[in-house]
Amino acid sequence: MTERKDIHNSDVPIVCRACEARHKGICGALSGDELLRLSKHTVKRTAARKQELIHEEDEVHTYSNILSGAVKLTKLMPDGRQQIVGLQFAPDFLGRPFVSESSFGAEVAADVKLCSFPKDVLETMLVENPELENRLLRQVLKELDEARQWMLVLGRMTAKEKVASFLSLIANHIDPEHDDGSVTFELPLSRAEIADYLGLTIETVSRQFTALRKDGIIEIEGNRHIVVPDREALKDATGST
Amino acid sequence: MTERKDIHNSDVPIVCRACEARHKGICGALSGDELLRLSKHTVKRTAARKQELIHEEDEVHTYSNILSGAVKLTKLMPDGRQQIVGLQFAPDFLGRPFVSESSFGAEVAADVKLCSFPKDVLETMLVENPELENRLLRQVLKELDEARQWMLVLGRMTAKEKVASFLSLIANHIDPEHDDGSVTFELPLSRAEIADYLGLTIETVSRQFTALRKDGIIEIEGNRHIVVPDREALKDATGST
DNA sequence: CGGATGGTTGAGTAGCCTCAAAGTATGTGG
DNA sequence: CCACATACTTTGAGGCTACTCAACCATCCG
Repeated sequence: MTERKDIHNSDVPIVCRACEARHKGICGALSGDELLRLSKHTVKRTAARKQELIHEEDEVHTYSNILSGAVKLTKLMPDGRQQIVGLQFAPDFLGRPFVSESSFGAEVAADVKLCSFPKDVLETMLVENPELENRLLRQVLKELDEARQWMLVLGRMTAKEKVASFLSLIANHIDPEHDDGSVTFELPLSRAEIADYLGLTIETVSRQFTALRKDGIIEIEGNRHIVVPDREALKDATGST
Repeated sequence: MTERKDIHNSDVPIVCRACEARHKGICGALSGDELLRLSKHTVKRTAARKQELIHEEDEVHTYSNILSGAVKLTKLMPDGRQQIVGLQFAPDFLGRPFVSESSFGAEVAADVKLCSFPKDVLETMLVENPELENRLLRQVLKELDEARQWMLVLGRMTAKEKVASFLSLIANHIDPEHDDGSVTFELPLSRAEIADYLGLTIETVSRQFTALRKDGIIEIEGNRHIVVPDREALKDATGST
């Protein structure tokens, strides 16, 4: 077995060099040879905001690594009600192993770069390379933790706490290091999307944004640009730990 | 590598014979030798309703297989608000690999039999046996699907649809084969627990039970005993697909 | 028989939703 | 580069769903 830590750049396919998925994503489990094998079937592409990547209940035959941007996972009810059930960023893995029919839709939230490859190629490598499977398991466990945390948000929080939780989530993603002090970021979602993520309406989300602004917990510049002067204060506003 | 399908009962430790986890649970990935090794560290035990198995944020050093009964996974807010974030039955695996501090509590919902073993023993076997890791991955993916489905329930459904979804969930668990016709079952949760699962109050849950009864969608006998004459009608009441 | 536990029902209220309108970015073609 | 159309956001008024508080009922158990 190849020592993954000792891969020289010369062993790594050109397309894979400087790819975040090789460091923090699932490709970190692959040797130079394996990367080369996978890269032969790989397609890099970009997709713009609002583009649909996966239609709910459709058959999917490719997986992707997200190289940049953000993707939202959605569920739709017959009458049009929608719920966002996940938000993914680089270097997350996009796809549902072992099942071809997707149980959710996927839509670009903030312009993405994707690295896509056929389902069967990855699944073959999954059998051959246990460390790849381990990486995948860890990512899925992380997603499960996040999903459960969000169940608490959806089930038990007030509108204001929900919005604060969402802002806290984004702040954590932008700067996972410190959880106090100030942060500034651009929201990757529109008000309508935030509403679908939080199980609220657009109007309620908007009202809670203004409420948090009036409380001095956030500053808003031009809809999408948010300043959080004190992350502790924001965290307090979530009511959670 | 041992052919798992060809294990004779004589190779299987006595404690593992007739264990559901060996067929549908993660132990199905283990050879006779591996089962023997694991069973040396194994403790079987029972736990009664309301007993706390894991306290949120405590360190956990064991995993368990659920052999019978039901366990609820809970999250608590500082002010006492509670959300059930998962419901597990035999032969599910209980525990969060790779992390020792639990991000949720676990409490017995319906009297359980558990087969517990130390975290490190299983994690060693996980490295040695890729098929074990694969089983675990599949279970975690299943839980993730369920969690996301529940996010739709929590975020976008009315109280009545939520209760119908819960009853549908239990009906599916009792009889996964047919999804039409009639089913009868005992509820594994009290009204208070159902409320915590659905993000509602006890009173609202109770009212929706009576509403569904008056609609002829369910019959209720003595609080916990439920008859569903037509599962299609129940499914319709969930508003979902 | 009295208390404890769990469930139902009722009355009133609060929080979020609906509907409506006006305000503000964003983008396009002339 | 401006004028205009479009998409997105905010704000307001009123209504409905689910919550709160309270009383009552059923069952179980010492």
